[in-house]
Amino acid sequence: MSRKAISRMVRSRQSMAANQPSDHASSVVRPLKERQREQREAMILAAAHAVFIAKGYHDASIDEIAGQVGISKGAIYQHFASKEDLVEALIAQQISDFLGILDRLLAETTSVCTRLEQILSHAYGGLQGKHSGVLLELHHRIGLPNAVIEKRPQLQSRVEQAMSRLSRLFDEGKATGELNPCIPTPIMVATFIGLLSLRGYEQLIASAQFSPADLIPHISQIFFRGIVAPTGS
Amino acid sequence: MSRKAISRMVRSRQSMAANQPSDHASSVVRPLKERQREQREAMILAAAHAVFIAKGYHDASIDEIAGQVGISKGAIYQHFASKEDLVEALIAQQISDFLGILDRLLAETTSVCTRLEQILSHAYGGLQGKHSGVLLELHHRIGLPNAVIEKRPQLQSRVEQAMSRLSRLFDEGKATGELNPCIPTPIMVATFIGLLSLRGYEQLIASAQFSPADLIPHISQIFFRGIVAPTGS
Amino acid sequence: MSRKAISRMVRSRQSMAANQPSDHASSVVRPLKERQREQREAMILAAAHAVFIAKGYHDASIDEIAGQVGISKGAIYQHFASKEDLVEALIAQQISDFLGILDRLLAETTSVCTRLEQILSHAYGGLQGKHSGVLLELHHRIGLPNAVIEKRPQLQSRVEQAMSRLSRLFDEGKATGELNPCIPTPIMVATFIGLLSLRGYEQLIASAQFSPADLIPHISQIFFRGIVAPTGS
Amino acid sequence: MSRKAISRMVRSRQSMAANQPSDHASSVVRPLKERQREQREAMILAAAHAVFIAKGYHDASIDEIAGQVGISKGAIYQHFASKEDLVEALIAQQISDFLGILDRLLAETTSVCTRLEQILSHAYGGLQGKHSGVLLELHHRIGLPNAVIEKRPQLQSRVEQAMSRLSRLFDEGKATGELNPCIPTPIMVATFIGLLSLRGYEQLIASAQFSPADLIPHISQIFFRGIVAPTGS
DNA sequence: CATGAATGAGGTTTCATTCAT
DNA sequence: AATGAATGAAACCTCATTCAT
Repeated sequence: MSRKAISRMVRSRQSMAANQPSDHASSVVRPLKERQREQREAMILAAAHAVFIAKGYHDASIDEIAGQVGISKGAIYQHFASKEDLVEALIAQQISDFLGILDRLLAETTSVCTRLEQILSHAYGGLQGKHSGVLLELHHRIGLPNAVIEKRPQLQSRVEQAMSRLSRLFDEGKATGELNPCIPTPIMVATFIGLLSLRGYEQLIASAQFSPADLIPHISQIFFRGIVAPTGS
Repeated sequence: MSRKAISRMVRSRQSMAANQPSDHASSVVRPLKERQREQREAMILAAAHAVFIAKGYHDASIDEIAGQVGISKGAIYQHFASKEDLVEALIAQQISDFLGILDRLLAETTSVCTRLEQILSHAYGGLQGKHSGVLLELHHRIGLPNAVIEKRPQLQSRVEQAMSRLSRLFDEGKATGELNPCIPTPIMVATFIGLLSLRGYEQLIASAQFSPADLIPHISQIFFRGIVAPTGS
Repeated sequence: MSRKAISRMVRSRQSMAANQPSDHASSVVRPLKERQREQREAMILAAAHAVFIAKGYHDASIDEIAGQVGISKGAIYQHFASKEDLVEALIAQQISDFLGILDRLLAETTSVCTRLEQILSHAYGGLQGKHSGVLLELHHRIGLPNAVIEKRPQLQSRVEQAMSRLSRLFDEGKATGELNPCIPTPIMVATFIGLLSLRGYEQLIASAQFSPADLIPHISQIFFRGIVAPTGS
Repeated sequence: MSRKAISRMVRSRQSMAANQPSDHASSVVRPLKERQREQREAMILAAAHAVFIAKGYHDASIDEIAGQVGISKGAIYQHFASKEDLVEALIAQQISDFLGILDRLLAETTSVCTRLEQILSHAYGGLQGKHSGVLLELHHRIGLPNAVIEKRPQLQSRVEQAMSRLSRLFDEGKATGELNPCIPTPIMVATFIGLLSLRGYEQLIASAQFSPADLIPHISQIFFRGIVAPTGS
C-alpha cells in the first residue's frame, strides 16, 4: 500500500475519533476542510455510480469518473486508494442505506407483510429518483467480480447483518401466524432478495408497459399469495 | 468478419446439408476432421465456461482458457473469432437448451404448474451435473456487460423466443383457470425468470444448509402459493 | 476518439487562443508544462521518423520508438492515440513545411523557373540536414499503406492545397511565356512532384558519386530543358 | 530453411538442368507434372500480385492469396518457401520482363529517343492490360521494406543489369549527339526510372483527366525537351 | 502432395497506479 | 492538495510457418 494511502487512513481514523484541534490550524478551519472533503467524496461517489451503471465496473475508467467530477485522476486517489476501494465504498453505502431502512421497519408494529411491501417500494421507488438499489443490487448490476467482494470482510459482515435482520422479520411473521412456517426462513430471505433486484423488470419498465409503481402490488401479490388462482370463494 | 470465419461458416452449412464425399478425399476422412473439430470446440467451450464462472468475463483471459484445454491461444481463435464470440456461443447454447426444454414442456398436457416446476427442476438440477443454467443466467453470473449482448441480434431474438414461449405457458394457465388472471403475464414471466437464476441461492447451497433438490419445492410453493400462511380450514 | 485525445485537443485549442493564467496556477507554470510537452512530442516525432525510415512503417514497433526516446511505450500513447496518428503527425508536418515554402515562393517575383529550382533545393538540401522531404515523400519512403492516408481527410486536403499552389505557380509560368503552354499543368505538377522524391537518387548519393547539391542543377536542367542536346547555334 | 524447401530447391535445379527421366516415372509423366506445377505457380503469382497491389505487402495475408487461387495455405508453401520468397519471385519476374524489353530495344537501330519513348509506352501501357510495371515499381507500390530487397543479391544484380543497360542506351544517345553530354548518365538514368513509376500519375488517371496513352507524349516531351517554352522562332 | 489446425512470437493498445512538479 | 505525464503489466488479436493426417 502506498504511503499516501496510509497517511489518509490515519487521517480518516482521526476524523472518526473526534475533532481534535490540529497542531497549528484553528479548531474551526479543520471541520471546514473536512466538509469540503466529504462533499468532494460524495461527488466522486455519485459520478462513479453513474459511470459504473452506464459501462459496467471493468469498462468504467478512473479517468472518466474524474472527468465527470471535473477533477483529475490523482485527486480520486486521494479519496480512494484504489478502484476496488471506490466500488466498495459505493456498495457499502448502498448496504448501509438498506440497513437503515431495515432497522426503521423492524421497530414498527405494522404487519410483516406491510413492512416487506415497504421494502419493495423502496427498492423500486429509486428508479424514479436518482439511484437507489438495495443490498448487492449494484454489485450485480455493474458486473463486479465476486472475488472483489469476497476480499472485503467489512462488506461481507454488512451483508450478513442485513440478512439476519431480514430473517428476524420473517421469523416474526411466522411467530404471529402471518407467514407459512413450512417454508424455511433462509429460503424466504433469499427469494425476497432476488425480487428486490429489479434487473429482470428493467425491460418491462423500459418498454413502458409498466411503471415501477405498477409492479409493486403485483410482485407483492406473487410473493405473498403466489400466482395460482385464489381458491376459496 | 474474417476470411477464416467465413470459410468456417460455409463449411458448417455444408455439413448441415449432407455428408457429400468431397472430390478427392475419402468419405471417411472428412467427417473425422469434423468430429475432431467439434470435440475441440466442446472442450474449449467447457473450459471457457469454467474459467468465466470462476473469474468473471473480464478477468478470464484467453490464455487461461487455452491453458486449461491444453492448447495454444491461437488455436482458440480458429474456433471463435473473438472473446465475445466465444462467450456468445456459450450463452447461445444455454438459451438453446432452454428453448428445447420449453418446447418439450409446451407440448405436454400436464398442468401448467407441474410444467413450471419441471423448468425449475431443470434450472436447479444442473448444479449437480456439469453445467446447467437457463436463459441468461450465465450472462449475469459472469458479469458480462450488457453492451455485448445488445450487439448480438441472434441472442436477442432467442431470448425473445424463450420469453414468448413462457408467456404462452402462463397464458395457458390463466385460460384453464389454474393461474390468477389478475397478474399480468409479463410480470409473471419476469418474476419466474428471476427465480430461475440461482444466484441468490448459491450461498444457501454452499453452506450445505440445502441441496438444490431441497429448494425446488419451497421455491415452487412461494411462486405458486406465496409465503403467507394458508388461510383455509 | 479517446477521452484523452479529446481533452488534449481542447487544451491545444486553448493554448492556441491565448495564455490566460489559469485559476490557481501561476502563469509561469502552465507554459512550462506545455513546453515540456512539446519537447517530448518533438522527441517522439524525431525518433519515430528515424525508426520509420530505417525499418519501414510496419516493421517499426512502438516499443522501439519509445526505447529510442528513452521513455515507455505508454508514454507515446499520451501524445499520439495510435501508431497511425503518430505517422499522420509526421506526414502532416512534412506537408505543412512544404506548404510554408510554397507560400513564401508564390509571393516572390523572381522567375518561375528560379522558384521551382528553389523548391528542388529545399527537397534535396534536407539530406544533409536532419529531416527534409516534401509532400508525401515520407509516406512513400516508409511504405505506408495508402489506406492509412485515405482515411485522413485532413491530410488529403493539405495535399490538395499543395498541389493547387503548385498548379498556380506553373500557370503563372505559362502566362508569362516562361513555360510551354502545350503541356497540361497537372502533368507538369505530377512530374515535378516525382522529381522531388529523391528516392531514385539515394543510391547515387550513397555511392558518393554525387552530392545532393550536385544533383540540383542537373535535375533542373532536365526538367526545364530536357535531356536532348541543345539545338541552337 | 525447412526440409521441404530444400527438397524443392533440389528439384528445381534438376528441372533447370534437363529432363532427366526420374527413377521410376516415365519420361512423359514428369513434364506433365512440371507443367501443372508451373501453371499453379503462375496462378499463385498472379493472385499474389493482385492482393499485394490491393492491400500492400504487409496487409496481404498468405491466406487471402491462397483463397484467391482456390488452394490452401500449405500449397503455397510448396511453391514458395516464404512470403518473402513469393514477393521476390514477383519482383524478379517484373525485372526480367523489363530486361527482356531493354535487350530488344538495345538491338534496334532507331533513335535513342524513340526507344526511350517505347520504354515509357511499355510502362504505361500496362495500366490498360492487367499488370505491367517495370523494374522496382512493384516494390515501391506495395510498400515492401527495403531490407527485404537488400537481402537478395539476385535481385540486386538484376537491377544493376537493368541500370547498366539503360546507361548504355543513354551513352549511345550521347555518342550520336542526340543527348546532352553535359548531363551525367547516372542522373539521366535515375530520372528516367523515376518517370517510369507511374505512382505520381495514378491520380490523374483515376480522375479520368488523362488516359495513360495521353500521358506518354507529354512525359516524353518533358524528359526530352523540358517544360520551358521552346525558344527558337 | 494437399489440407488446415496448431503454434507462438510479436504487435498494438488500455489503464490502474505512482509521483514529480 | 491537485495535476497529469509516465509507467508497466497485461490483454486481445494476427499471421507466417509447421506438420500430422
